[in-house]
Amino acid sequence: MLDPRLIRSELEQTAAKLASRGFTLDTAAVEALEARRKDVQVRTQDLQAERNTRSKSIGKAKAAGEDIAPLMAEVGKLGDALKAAEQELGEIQAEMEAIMLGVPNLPHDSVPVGKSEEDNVEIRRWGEQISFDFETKDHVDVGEGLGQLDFDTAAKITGSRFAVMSGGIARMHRALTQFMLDLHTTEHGYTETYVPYMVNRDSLRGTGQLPKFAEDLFKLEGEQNYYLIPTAEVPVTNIVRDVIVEADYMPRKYVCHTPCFRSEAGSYGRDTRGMIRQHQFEKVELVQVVRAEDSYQALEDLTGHAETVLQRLGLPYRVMALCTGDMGFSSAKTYDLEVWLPSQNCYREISSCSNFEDFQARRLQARWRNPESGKVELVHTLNGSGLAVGRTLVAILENYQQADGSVKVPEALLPYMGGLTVINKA
RNA sequence: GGAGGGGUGGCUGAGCGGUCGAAAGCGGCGGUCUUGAAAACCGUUGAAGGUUUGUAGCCUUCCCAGGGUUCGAAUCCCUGCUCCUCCGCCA
Repeated sequence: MLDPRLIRSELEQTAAKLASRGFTLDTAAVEALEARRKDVQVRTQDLQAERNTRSKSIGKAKAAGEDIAPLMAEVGKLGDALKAAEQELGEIQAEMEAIMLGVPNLPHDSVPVGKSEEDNVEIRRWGEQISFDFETKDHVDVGEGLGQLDFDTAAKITGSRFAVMSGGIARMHRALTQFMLDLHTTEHGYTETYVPYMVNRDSLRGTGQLPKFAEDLFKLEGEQNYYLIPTAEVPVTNIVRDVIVEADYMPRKYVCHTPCFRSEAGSYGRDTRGMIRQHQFEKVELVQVVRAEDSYQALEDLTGHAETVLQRLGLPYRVMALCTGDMGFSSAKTYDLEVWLPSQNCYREISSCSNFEDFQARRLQARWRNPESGKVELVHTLNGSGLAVGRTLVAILENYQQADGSVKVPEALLPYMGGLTVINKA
């Protein structure tokens, strides 16, 4: 959520910035609503003040043993007007909040302006694009060839966009999460965290998935209205919801491995083959809670932490700065990490690292006590995948495939593979 | 699933329906004292919002959340959430 003061005092500039990311703010409607709000709020508060003073005088008169009947008659008339004003104010505020909850974050000044994916800017590359002197298979053919990756069985068990893994591939999948968790906890200073995989609406509203993106989520039946998490970002970032932390809490760095569940509604034709886009996948997520002045350095650091995973695994990648038109709803700045997939002869997203500034913090009421100012201030939140495990597995199957159909185990994973150095057909 | 008891400011913990935004203690901050520190003493110390040129004043709201009763609710009623204790069940 944006600072409401921007809407009040810098409406046009704010609308212009939002337009750069393809969002149209109805400034006339906002302005009109804001004018009404001002009027009705002042009126309501005046009435409340009057009621309070009169009620107090009744209390005093009663204590003094005076006749309170005339005072009662006077205040009685206030009731209806006050009730009506309060209701109107409540409606206006709800309307304003509904609008504000649907407004995306403002892009940071350093974000390239653009309309779509095409306008994203490559920041750097790492590693050599691999080419094979044999026919390159994609991860589906590699995995199925090994008899350890099975989409048909998954489709029978559940439906499309699921996978069954077994043997060495399943082991490598597990090894990847262990490797990533160990790397981030021991070398990058993150605290390992375990969280619920189902969350309530407040949490989803806090990080920005609700109310706007309900169709991307799996909702559970039952009275509780729980949702399956689409990313660990939701439960982990919500650790600081409704909390005022002390200064020494920050910087706070959490790493968390969870499954993620996404309905992928609206992506019907896309990536239907293989495990690039699944309803269920594992992810190791990095989350940081920092002071405002530190958040852009933190974004660089966090992105670097995710890159380290790819480097250790020897997977070629590039870093993209997303343009204004391609960024997620809550983000002020995002770097995507894209890994090289030889079968597609292109780079595919494997991590997304974002600085949300105070956008999530305002929704979350996540704040800290600044000893210098003595004031309570909003924290800044960031997160990034470090990495998406399923896609990392895909990248390894493709980049480490060998002529005989086997897959070499990357050196960094050897300690986690129980002696397995090559994945062969079972 | 059954029975019972709680949810109050950073923390602990009081609070006959009427100056209660809330006693007291702890903690924090400032000061006195001290060579310095501790102790002691004094003072201070919640958040959100509105009005406003204003970090000045004034006003509103907030004692888990949402309804209700009342001129007036932290205090009474209802619903929900949540925590604790005991019993049952269970990985």
